[in-house]
Amino acid sequence: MTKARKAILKTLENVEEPISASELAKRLGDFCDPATVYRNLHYLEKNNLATSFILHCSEHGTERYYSSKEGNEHHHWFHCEQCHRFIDLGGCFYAEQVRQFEEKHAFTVHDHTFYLTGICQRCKQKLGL
Amino acid sequence: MTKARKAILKTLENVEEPISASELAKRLGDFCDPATVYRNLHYLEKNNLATSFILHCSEHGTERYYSSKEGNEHHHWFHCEQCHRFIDLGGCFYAEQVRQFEEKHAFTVHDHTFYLTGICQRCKQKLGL
DNA sequence: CAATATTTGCAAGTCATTTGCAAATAAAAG
DNA sequence: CTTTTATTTGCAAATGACTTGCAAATATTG
Ligand SMILES: [Mn+2]
Ligand SMILES: [Mn+2]
Ligand SMILES: [Zn+2]
Ligand SMILES: [Zn+2]
Repeated sequence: MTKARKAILKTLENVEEPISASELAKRLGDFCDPATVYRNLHYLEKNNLATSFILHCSEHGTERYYSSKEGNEHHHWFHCEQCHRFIDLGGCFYAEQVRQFEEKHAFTVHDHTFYLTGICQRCKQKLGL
Repeated sequence: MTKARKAILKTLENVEEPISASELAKRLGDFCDPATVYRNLHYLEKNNLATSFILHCSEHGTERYYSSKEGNEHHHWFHCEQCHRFIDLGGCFYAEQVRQFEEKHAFTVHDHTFYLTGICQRCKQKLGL
């Protein structure tokens, strides 16, 4: 494992929320090239050390967000459109529902995406909502 | 309502699956400029005549997919990574769950995204799976 | 029909992400 | 440890969906 790859994985592990590839590249700064960040994120995801999903937010546009993958769990998230933080909704709660859809429609599901967007409690208060 | 806008809306209404902006532009061909398609899709969505979601597929990349909006309903979809068709999973079944998350975390949800990706029945057969 | 507001085409930009390639580094072999 | 081979990296250029400025064209208003 190269030093760039180790640094990227460690950064993912130290962050408690999904982080976008571009933000990750920014944090690594001169440590390695953005292209290296992108390539290694692909590597980590293919090797089950990270997961990702794409999310669009009006301020940051459409980006892919990554989390390190501990075990086989993945979580679902709420994204605040104001402060751009994520709130963990907990481990995946869709396994059974997905299975039912597979049965009903006879397709095979490889992946599912679920997330919420809105305004978090803190931002509501700040804005007096 | 301009003729470009009418044509775009009619195309959306005649299509039974979500359609990407670029595919829509391709279908309209010389009828209007791609920029006009993008601008009108924004217009239609802002005026509650269409809805959209972004989805990544390895073959077509990350794109926004649009559907015409009849009433206030929105549907969730399965996307086949092989034939790139969508299968309707039915009207939204998350209203209650979203409400519970709002209560639990005290945030306000503006939108939610849910979709499945995988291989449809027909493609499984074709591939002998 | 004239005056005003909105929309369009076109060309140029934006921005996350990808890619070709030669140099640098890591892993395997001896 | 040194050589050989395989993988990874930086850099610069490309990609592709989407956006935007602007002047001409079309729609709406009165
Ligand atoms: Mn954001
Ligand atoms: Mn597709
Ligand atoms: Zn917030
Ligand atoms: Zn299929």
